[in-house]
Amino acid sequence: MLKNTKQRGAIMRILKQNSDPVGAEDIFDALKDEYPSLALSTIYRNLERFAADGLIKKDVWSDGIVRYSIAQEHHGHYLICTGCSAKIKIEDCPLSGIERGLAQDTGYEIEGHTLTIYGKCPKCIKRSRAQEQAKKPRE
Amino acid sequence: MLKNTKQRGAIMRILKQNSDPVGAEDIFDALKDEYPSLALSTIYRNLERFAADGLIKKDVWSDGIVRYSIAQEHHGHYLICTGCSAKIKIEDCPLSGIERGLAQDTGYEIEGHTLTIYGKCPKCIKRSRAQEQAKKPRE
DNA sequence: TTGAGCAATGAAAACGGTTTTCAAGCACAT
DNA sequence: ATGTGCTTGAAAACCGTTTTCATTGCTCAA
Repeated sequence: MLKNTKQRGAIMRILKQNSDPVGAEDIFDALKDEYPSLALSTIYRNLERFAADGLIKKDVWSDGIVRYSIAQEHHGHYLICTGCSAKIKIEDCPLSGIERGLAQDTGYEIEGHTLTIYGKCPKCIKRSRAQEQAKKPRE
Repeated sequence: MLKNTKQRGAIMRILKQNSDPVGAEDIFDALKDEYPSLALSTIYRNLERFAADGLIKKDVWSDGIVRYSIAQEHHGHYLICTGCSAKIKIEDCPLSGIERGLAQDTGYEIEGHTLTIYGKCPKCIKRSRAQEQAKKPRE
């Protein structure tokens, strides 16, 4: 089950090209020159299917947009600046050990997790400091 | 700034009553008897405002719904069953240590994080096993 | 190789949570 | 008390995502 169509191949190709998670719209943009008639709904359908089959991993980011990435890829977490959205990939995932214990305690079969850390990058820290100074006299 | 209206008080009250994160709709349901004319847009507006002011914390869950919880509350993470959505609160957050190191390495000012672990609860494990057995002969 | 069956696709409409608009209402400083 | 402008309620707009439905085109059996 899962017919081999050129749309599916193309969607998978984009996913493989990007090590970062991509959203449906990203894939649409990446493919609209090559496949002008490709429908957004086809992308959504296939992404969901891929994820259900365990081929890719599904994440909802705090902007509300669903993004996907190749599953077997050593999964990555991100430190995202709440000011300018700059992203830094967190290399070591500290959760593997925790998940094992959790499985024992709860009887759950752990399938995965999402972890994103938010903060302000140095540039945005500086900018928000400056803005606060400017505002102070009025507050 | 931030006028003291009864709507704002009521929304805050609901947030305080719930230790778990709540969505706008949850709050709407909780208040619609007491304030029949309360508009959903008012709730959305105030939640966003509270979060911007740091009074509450904003989370996007993997179902795409935005939920909020009182900020100073010892924050909680969840183990959610991908089958039936049963939730178990994870009591110890293993990330405080990691965040400190991350701040040093990146220069970021860490503001918070989201962590949710997904898996299958014992009941759903059993059910999905049964379904697979039933399907096998045909595959 | 051909045709039947059915999964996959494209286009458009529907959906649902969230945001915006706008006129009316109300809190707060004066 | 009064005016200013922040807040609200109601409705419409938004936008990412899902669904619908007719059509296309894989796949497999003959």
